[in-house]
Amino acid sequence: MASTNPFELLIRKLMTHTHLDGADCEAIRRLPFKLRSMEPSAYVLREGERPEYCFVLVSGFAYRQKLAGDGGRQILSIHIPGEAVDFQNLYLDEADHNIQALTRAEFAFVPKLDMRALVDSRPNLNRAMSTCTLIDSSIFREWILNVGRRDSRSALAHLLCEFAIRLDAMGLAEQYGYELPMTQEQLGDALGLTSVHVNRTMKALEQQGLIVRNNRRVSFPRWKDMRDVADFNSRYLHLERQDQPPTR
Amino acid sequence: MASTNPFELLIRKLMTHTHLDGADCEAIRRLPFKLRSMEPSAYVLREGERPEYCFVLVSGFAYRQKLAGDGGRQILSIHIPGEAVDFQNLYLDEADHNIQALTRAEFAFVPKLDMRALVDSRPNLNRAMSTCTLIDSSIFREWILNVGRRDSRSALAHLLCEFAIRLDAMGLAEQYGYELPMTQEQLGDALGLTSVHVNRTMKALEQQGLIVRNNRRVSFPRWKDMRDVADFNSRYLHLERQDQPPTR
DNA sequence: CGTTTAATTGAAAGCAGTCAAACTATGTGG
DNA sequence: CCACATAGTTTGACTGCTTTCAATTAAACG
Repeated sequence: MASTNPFELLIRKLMTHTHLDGADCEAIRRLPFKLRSMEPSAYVLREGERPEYCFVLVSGFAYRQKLAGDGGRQILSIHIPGEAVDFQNLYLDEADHNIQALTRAEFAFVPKLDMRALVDSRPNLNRAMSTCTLIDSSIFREWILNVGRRDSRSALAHLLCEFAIRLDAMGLAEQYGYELPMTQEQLGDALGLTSVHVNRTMKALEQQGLIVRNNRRVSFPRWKDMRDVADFNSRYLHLERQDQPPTR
Repeated sequence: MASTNPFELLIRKLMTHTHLDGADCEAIRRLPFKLRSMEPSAYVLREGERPEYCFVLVSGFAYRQKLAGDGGRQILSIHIPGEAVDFQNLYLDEADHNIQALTRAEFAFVPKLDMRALVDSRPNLNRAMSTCTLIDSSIFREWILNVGRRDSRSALAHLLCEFAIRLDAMGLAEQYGYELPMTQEQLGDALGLTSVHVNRTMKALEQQGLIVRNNRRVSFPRWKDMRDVADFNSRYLHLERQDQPPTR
């Protein structure tokens, strides 16, 4: 049964930007893998290690992270189910950042060599996965802008918007808002802020009616205004089909 | 004569991390291209455009940049000769950021389709260029850490160190220090700071004997201390050979 | 329930921003 | 070679966003 294969969401993700035929999909489904469940904050990969596997996030959430010399932590990206957290290391020997589970999460560990063999044998999948890493790069760039040039209110709003849109694009969005899987400290580490300031900024957004919260759940009663405050434009997510073969 | 080919530096760069054979190099040299010289601050590519070309920086310097809604500018990366500023767009239709010349600069414009044909026909080059974009991603991640979690002194020092190391890795370093091709305002836009604060921070580094300046020229009389202040570790540049075939 | 973790709040301090002006380097034209 | 214009650098005074420190409240967990 298809839905029991851990790569279904990955396939769905790839197909949002690149056309895959049945053989492509089957090749992905036949990838060897080990399923592993990780506890919140467990390390999937540490900086300096030489990963033998690519990690596909099957369920739950994860994040990339780097530490500054003074102990400060910077979260670099948040990952949702169906994302391959580690195409980044496919051709690099040494991990340059840490990957941690955000919530309890399941990963499919695919041996790097098998993943390479897959993309070497199937140009179309090569292209699909390259596109994935290019979109990841684009998200990193927007993250730099968010951390570098937006004030705390805009930056936090932007992160919340991005998460909403990405969940939605993968068909994982709930009807109204979502359960934010991060603590305020983690939000701070993602935005280059302190948890105290995240708390205050969150409350400001709430008081301005831009978000509604109960516990970790957030929803957006005035989505349009929220987008404006967040300075959010989804172009950088490259959600449209990237390969329009006959439209030229 | 080899040195007249605009791709020699690109080849050198690729060979720092991936082995290329003579046929690979020849294939690159035979890429069709148009050479274009750009004035400082001229746009090579604008956000929202659909680039038809990949851009290889032949001489001079360039940078990527995005604008926030309030007009704030964030510089995302600095590029030195031999870098392909636009593998990023090889499989993406719409540019998600701007590319500008930093100094007067020469670019080789290579039609996207020819570049794709090249990587499709030569797995080794595909791998080399993929590795390039993965390293770019790694540099973006370090940039996020720099902007998000380092104070102005560390962050500025880090940028100066990175530039020194990258120039050196490409064999473009001069004996003592280098001519910094950026204004203080551009440095500010790269670090998420104002030009005024960059000025003060620069002076602080100078007064602490960590850098020596005359006009735009900077050198590092106490390189070790400079690295420490910058919290600089070159791992993220992945300068070592990434493909060690028989060393396993 | 008691314990631990996360969220909230207040007061004070600090790093970086803003505004404005002066200074320097570079380039242009007479 | 000098007057002038322009772009970039430097400096000072003041403001403000964010941090720090510390304490309290609420939620999650076994």
